[in-house]
Amino acid sequence: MNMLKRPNGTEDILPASSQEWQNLEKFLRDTASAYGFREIRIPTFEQTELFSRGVGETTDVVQKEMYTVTAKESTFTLRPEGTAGTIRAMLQNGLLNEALPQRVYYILSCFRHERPQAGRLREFHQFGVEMAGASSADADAEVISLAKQILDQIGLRGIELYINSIGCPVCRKHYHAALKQYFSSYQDQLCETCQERLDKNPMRILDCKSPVCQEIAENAPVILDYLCEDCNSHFEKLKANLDLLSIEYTVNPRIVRGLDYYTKTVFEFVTTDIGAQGTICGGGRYDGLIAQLGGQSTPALGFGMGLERLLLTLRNQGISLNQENTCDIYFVPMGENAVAKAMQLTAQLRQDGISAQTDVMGRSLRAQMKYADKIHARFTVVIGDNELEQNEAILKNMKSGEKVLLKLDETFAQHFSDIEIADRLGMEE
RNA sequence: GUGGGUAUAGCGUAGCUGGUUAACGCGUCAGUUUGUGGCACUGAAGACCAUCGGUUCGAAUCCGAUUAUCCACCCCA
Repeated sequence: MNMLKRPNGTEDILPASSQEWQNLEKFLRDTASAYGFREIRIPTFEQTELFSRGVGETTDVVQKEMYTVTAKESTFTLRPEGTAGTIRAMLQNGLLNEALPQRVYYILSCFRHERPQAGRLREFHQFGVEMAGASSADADAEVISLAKQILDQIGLRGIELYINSIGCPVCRKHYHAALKQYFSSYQDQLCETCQERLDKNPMRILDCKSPVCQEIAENAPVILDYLCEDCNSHFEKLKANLDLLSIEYTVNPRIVRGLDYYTKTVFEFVTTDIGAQGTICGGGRYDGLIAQLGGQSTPALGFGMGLERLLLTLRNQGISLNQENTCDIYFVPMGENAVAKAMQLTAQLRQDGISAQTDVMGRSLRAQMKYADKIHARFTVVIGDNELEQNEAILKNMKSGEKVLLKLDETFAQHFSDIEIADRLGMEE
């Protein structure tokens, strides 16, 4: 019989690394809270139309990467990103009628049917934030600042911030016309896909990796020269704000995000340490999306951060979020009576919130000590006939080898607790 | 969707141009005498060599297909 396997492009997170995930998630929650963002949890699947309308009918994500499932005549789509569902939830529950700006964050998994490769999975995890109601570039700076702080404080190095403005629908229209005109004169030389792009979305040509297209794009008109008064001053203000916050950035007019809802500010945090998929965090402003989804016209912005890519970069830079998973105390019983006693003590300590374990394999003393060492138990207590008779036993500190005699009665948990706390404090200094 | 690489114990690998019981490291388990872990030593378990088919007296090794996986393109986190 064939062994069942997980689907292509998915991952199992095993005990050895789940600690890392928990630490990362805790850090993200704490940092987001410091910025006033509160968690929102939304369904894993939504009506398909939410994404075709929100993310954009012409995007690759919608056209060829969505997992759309049918059950009992209803059709749904597994979320390919977090923004559309989050905005939908905010609208449906009237969050935008409350004090603005609304700040929310989420940690969730997204699904896209692509060919998996380094830093790209079919189910991947995202931390994201959305801020709704603020139109000024001060909000942009705040959101970028949050992403920056996360990446910095977690210890990542060499992450570049690229920013751009892709304007509002008005100035983008002028820009598209200019681009089309420019590229039309090179139409024959462009690669096949770019020839198609020429009509639908000429901005994508700027992003093409084909050397020929790149060369042609070299001298193409730049969006920044076509921004309207409002968009231009918004971008200038953003740059000033970033300077104010000492956040380094590079203006990259080539950044063209693949989701249709973006307006004005777009940005990416990029690493070169994990192969071709270097964008750890991407986001921007989407002033039109809320109206697009049926709400009152409300400015908003946010970002998504790829957690697998974040963890991958950390690993490649030799940074570990893993704390050694320890067992506070391990009982080593010898003989039937001792096993019973150990069982009681273990249960008692656990109820006091102390992580305790004892032998369940019927192993020898020596083997038990080895096991205690392997699971990084902080303390061990051997219980044999002598101990049962005296009703006291020796607590051994596995790191220092120190030994303390303790009563095996109701006071045990309290005494142990004191010693254990002292030990922890001692280790941190 | 397109192109390329790889598939040998839980993990990481060796196995040259096909030839008797498929090797090594890590990990796991037991032990190195009588009640104390880390080091070292001894031993054990664990692989129908991804699957199916072909060539051959003989295939982990050569060929084909399938599947899985990795890398890159497209696009994105």
